[in-house]
Amino acid sequence: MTVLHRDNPDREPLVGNIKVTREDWVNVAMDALISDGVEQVKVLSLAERLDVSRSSFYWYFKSRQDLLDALLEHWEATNTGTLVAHAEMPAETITEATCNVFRCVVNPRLFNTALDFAVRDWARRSGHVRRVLDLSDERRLAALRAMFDRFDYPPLEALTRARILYYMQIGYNDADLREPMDERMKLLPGYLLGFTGHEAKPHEIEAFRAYTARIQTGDDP
Amino acid sequence: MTVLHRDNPDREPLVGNIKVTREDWVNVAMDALISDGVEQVKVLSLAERLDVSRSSFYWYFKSRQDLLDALLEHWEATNTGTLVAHAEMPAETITEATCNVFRCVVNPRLFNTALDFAVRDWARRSGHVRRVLDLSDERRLAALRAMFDRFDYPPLEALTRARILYYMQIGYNDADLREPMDERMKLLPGYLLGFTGHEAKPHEIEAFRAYTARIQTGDDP
DNA sequence: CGGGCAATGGACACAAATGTCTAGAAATCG
DNA sequence: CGATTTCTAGACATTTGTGTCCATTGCCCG
Repeated sequence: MTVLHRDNPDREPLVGNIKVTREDWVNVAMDALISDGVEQVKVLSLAERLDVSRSSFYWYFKSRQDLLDALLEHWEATNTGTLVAHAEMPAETITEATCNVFRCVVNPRLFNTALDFAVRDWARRSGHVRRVLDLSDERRLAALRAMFDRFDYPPLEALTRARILYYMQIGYNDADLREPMDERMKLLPGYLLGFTGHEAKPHEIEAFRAYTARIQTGDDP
Repeated sequence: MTVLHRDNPDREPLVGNIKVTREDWVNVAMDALISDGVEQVKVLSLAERLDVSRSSFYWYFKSRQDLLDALLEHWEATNTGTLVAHAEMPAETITEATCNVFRCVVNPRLFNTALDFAVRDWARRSGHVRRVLDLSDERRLAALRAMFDRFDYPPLEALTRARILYYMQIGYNDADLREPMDERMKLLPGYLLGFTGHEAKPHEIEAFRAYTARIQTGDDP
């Protein structure tokens, strides 16, 4: 759950008659989008959650659509960039490179998988969102394909492996299985073999395990 | 688009004051579920599509929820069984077995991928649907895992390959890319290598190509 | 041929959602 | 202090959806 500005002691107190900020509306809307889908991003229920009158929403936003546009922009500015950056990270082997991509999957601060799914769902209901999403998918797939290219996979194989890797991650999110991290770590060598066709080196597995441990204790950069 | 009973010359004409049947309601609801999601399965709009008064809906169904239950049952009775059956089909090689599974993906009469996605989406909004879906996922995954087991993959590898294959298909549907069939056929050898770790035999590729051709001309069993 | 049955249509009640308009509250500034 | 700015609340209009009640329609069968 998002902490509202007024409830956050680290931020300057709200002056005047102000109870919430534009950012609060966006944050709460994001929560709703992620957990319930676009259809449930309703001015009424957001206002209830913020404990504020519904009409005050229209001070900050022209309309509900205006808010939805803000949500899509936020997503666009976040997820795609991170994934592409991780696909482009230097690596000694293809299995190490794939581990870099996996970082996005296991670290909610890098890549918000739930948000990504919500946008994907949203795209099925809106032509505009669909077009924005298609562009993002293209960019992401191109980056993954280039990753396999760098490790000298034949062009066709680089393409298909990129797609298997990418779409499997999407399907995985979609299935929404809340798998404990140690279970997932047990499967890691199998996944790496499946995705790349090569066995991962033990130190690569160990590095990834250490990374997930850092995330769970909360001290990642 | 679904053909209504009254518009279908192959079916016995509707007698009396009847304009539509219960089945018509379900079919039109299924269309709406698939193309627009559960939230858009509305008595009002279905009635408009059927060109029938809204209140006559309540002759056939207790409530909107009653209709939704019928939709879920229909899905359950269709998709999971087909996929499991195809995973269990006898095959000489793992690549041939995987091709059998692919038949579900390319043949809408075997397995309705769009419906499957819609249900998956629905599950995020309903605890009951979520539980039904989880059971189906388990059954499907177990069948795929057993498939890899039959071709002597080590247990861990069988599990991870089953999951990669299954979740990649889900992600693929989800991405909703309307890829022409010949493009997909070009990628087939790459996918098979990626999923199984083995090159497919030419006659397997050819058999699958022939199968997709049969589907597109409409004369599959 | 007229009643009964199966299905339909229309009127009504009502709930939930968006958006508008206007008055009011609370700090700030001249 | 009073005017202004900035937000907020409440009343109202409108739309869209669900569900109920009851009259009506049009075959079918005794």
